[in-house]
Amino acid sequence: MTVVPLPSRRSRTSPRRRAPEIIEAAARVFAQHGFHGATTQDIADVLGIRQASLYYYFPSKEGALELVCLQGVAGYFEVAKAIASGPGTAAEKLSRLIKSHLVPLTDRSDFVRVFLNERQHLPGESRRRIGKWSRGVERLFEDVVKEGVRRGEFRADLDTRLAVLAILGMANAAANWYRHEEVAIERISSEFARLVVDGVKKRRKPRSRGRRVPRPVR
Amino acid sequence: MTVVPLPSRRSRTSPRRRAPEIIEAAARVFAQHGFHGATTQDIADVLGIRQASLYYYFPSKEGALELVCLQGVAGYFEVAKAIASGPGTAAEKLSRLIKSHLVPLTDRSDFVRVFLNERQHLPGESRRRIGKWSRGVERLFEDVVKEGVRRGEFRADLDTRLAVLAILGMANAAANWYRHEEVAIERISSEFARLVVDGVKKRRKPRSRGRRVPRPVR
DNA sequence: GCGTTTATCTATAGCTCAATAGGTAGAATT
DNA sequence: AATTCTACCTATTGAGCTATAGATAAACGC
Repeated sequence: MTVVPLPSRRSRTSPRRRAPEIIEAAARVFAQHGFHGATTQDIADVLGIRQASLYYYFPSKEGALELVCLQGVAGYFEVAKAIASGPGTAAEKLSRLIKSHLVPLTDRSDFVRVFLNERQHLPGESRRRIGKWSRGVERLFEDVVKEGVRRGEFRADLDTRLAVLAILGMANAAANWYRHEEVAIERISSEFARLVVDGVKKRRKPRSRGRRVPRPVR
Repeated sequence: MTVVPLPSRRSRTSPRRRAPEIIEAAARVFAQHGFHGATTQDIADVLGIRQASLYYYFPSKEGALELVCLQGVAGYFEVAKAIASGPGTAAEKLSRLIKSHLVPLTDRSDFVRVFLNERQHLPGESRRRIGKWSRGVERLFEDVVKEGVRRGEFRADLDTRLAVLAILGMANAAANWYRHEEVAIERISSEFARLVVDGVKKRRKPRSRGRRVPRPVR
């Protein structure tokens, strides 16, 4: 006696048009207070609606967290993969990877921050799924770094695993300070890329034996 | 009629001998679940005592957080300051700073993690106090980096502020993965220091024009 | 105009959690 | 031996929070 309802035409026209706005509010609040420190009331306050009304848009607070986390990294993997398997030297590709890692901060920093800081509080299943994703990203970075070593472009004694963890740590940390610092993502990317590739040390001029360019005074 | 009790001899012999153990349990639980995700019951469970008994050792959950955070960084500033104003090249000092930044992970990683991840949830006053401390540490790093640039040891075009944020981001991130990765702190320190100073790129041999040492096969 | 869908609302159940009050056994001190 | 202190305990209060149930007004489609 199970009645299977035919999909009516109207059921396909998307309801919940405000959903993106609701999730964005959730992202803002989760980013600011952390998942457990935030209340659904906080989210409702941002939107100017009642707390209970949120449940029209998401099934549970944890469900909201999952939606925010997914949007935080949507599309990123494909871009990174294309870079890793694309053309260029290892140094160029690594620079591009770092840059692509930071661009989402421009338009969805709250989502990214929630992903980075709160994904650990996702319920079992989705946490594991997202952990797998993260390891995939680490892998892409490591492949490029290893390629650099193999080609003789990077130092042979480099610990590729530690190098990748260092790079990701540095890049991910940016999510937590870049709002306060007044620097464009563009700038951060290029400085970080340069830092990773060249370090802070001044390089000896490779060939010229002439006099040094005098350091500017002050 | 206010009776001022004279300090008896006994009141000077420290009570609450188990306090360090209690705070350590709090650190463990806060590190694992985050401040708001952790309950005082969780802490009591670790210790095998009743939830209410904890309040013999700390005045409130937030008070416990403050104690944990303070222990996470106790003594660090003095060490870092000594390094910054001590002898050596900027590169050497920077390496030492990075190392000293990581050593607390060996014996109090939970405290450090709580400091890094949960200090934002401290109540107003102590949060500001600790924020000041953090800026002090950033300052020490930045002074050393600037010194390196001034001396011509580091690249002149280095953005010292971004470099410091990068270094601290990389080092602090280690707190969150070093338990799972099987690497000694010693190793991480030296790799990170090398990475910051030299980058990943292979340096041209400065002077020798002879044949290259052949790369090892495989 | 009339049924249906969308997007809210009110009210509240049910639970968890921090924190307080007051008690007590045993150790330490005098 | 009497007193005080330490390190817990039991019991409970009260607040805050997620989530559900059910109602409703406005918009929408025919």
